[in-house]
Amino acid sequence: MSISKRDELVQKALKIFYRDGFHATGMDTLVKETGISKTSMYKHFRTKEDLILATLRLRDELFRNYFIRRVEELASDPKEQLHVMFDVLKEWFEQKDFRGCMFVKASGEYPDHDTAILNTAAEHKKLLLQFVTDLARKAGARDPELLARQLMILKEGAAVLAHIKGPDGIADDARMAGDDLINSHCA
Amino acid sequence: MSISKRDELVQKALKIFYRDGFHATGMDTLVKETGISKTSMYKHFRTKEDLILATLRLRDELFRNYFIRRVEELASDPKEQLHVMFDVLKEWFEQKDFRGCMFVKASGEYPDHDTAILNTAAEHKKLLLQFVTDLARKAGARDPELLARQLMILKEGAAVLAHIKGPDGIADDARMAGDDLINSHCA
DNA sequence: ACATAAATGTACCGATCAGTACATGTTATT
DNA sequence: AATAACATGTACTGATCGGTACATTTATGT
Repeated sequence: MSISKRDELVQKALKIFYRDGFHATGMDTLVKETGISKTSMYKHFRTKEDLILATLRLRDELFRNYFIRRVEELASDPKEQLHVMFDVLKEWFEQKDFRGCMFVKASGEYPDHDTAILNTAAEHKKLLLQFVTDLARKAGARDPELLARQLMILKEGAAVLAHIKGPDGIADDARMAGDDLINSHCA
Repeated sequence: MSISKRDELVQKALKIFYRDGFHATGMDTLVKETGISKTSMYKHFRTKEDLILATLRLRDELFRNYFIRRVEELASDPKEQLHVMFDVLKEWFEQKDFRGCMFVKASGEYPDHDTAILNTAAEHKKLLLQFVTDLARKAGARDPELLARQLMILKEGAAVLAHIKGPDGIADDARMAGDDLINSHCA
């Protein structure tokens, strides 16, 4: 089946792009490491950028599924779910192949405004924000939109620093800051 | 003088790397855009990576000088200086060529642990953290190290999101979160 | 004026870049 | 067994990659 071949390519390319970066990964490298011929790649994707966009869409799906599922596994009360977000982040940071947020990497390599890749990154951030805003609203926050945006700022900062300085303690620092914010919004 | 030529190269390369990225900028592009011959470049820097490291060292110096100077211009009381950090960030985000933190971009393109570029990024974050920790201590925070780390998490997250989603409102959200943290640490 | 050093232009190196052409295999359906 | 669609390997394109060779020009110090 052609669809599963396509998915296999996107899955494998995702790992390689995440590990090595986008510009640093050539199409010939993808051929070597995926075992999928270049001809097949260009049958499914017109350009390298199209392939990158497909990997970002898959990443968005995988990451949000993982994040939301783990939050819901660790707590059922909405306010408690806001708190355990940072425990889920800690799990993520401690994965041995953690290299920061893939969308932050993509936006660093393709920084021009109003381009497909940066817009995809913005869309990912927007979808995550919506999930957190819903939790904040259910938790009875005075300003759920503001609280959610603030918690997302903590999440992004923690992810960046966990990659640059190593994961030790960062998620705990962010968790404590998040606790303060959540409690002062849900008095 | 050779030293000023070298500095001129580093200054111009810094702008181009920041605008377009590291892998995306070839040495021939630097020749074209700086007007400095490739021969001269390779007399001052053995490799492209050496040039990148020099631009990062310059960026560290320029950014910390700017950040610290502006904080001290906007407030003299240490606790107040912690607050106005976020106003300085807002200024930075609203610069028209703002594209996020250069060290975050560098760590995204060169993500391997224990390499010179990632270590330089970590050093930059460490130096900024020291400045904020000193302020937190002078402000009488109960746990100045923790408060400083938390404020730095807010700073990184705000910078990332200001680039991906645009600067509107982000610095204000981070400022309000910072206000909460500072006040609860300096009761 | 002369010597030394710095900076230059140009042409080149082998390797890799994204992307294509084309002929050959493989697989499934009929 | 025949056909059609998919997948393959290989070889190629022109452009660009990081880096070098070398001869020439420019500027400085005495």
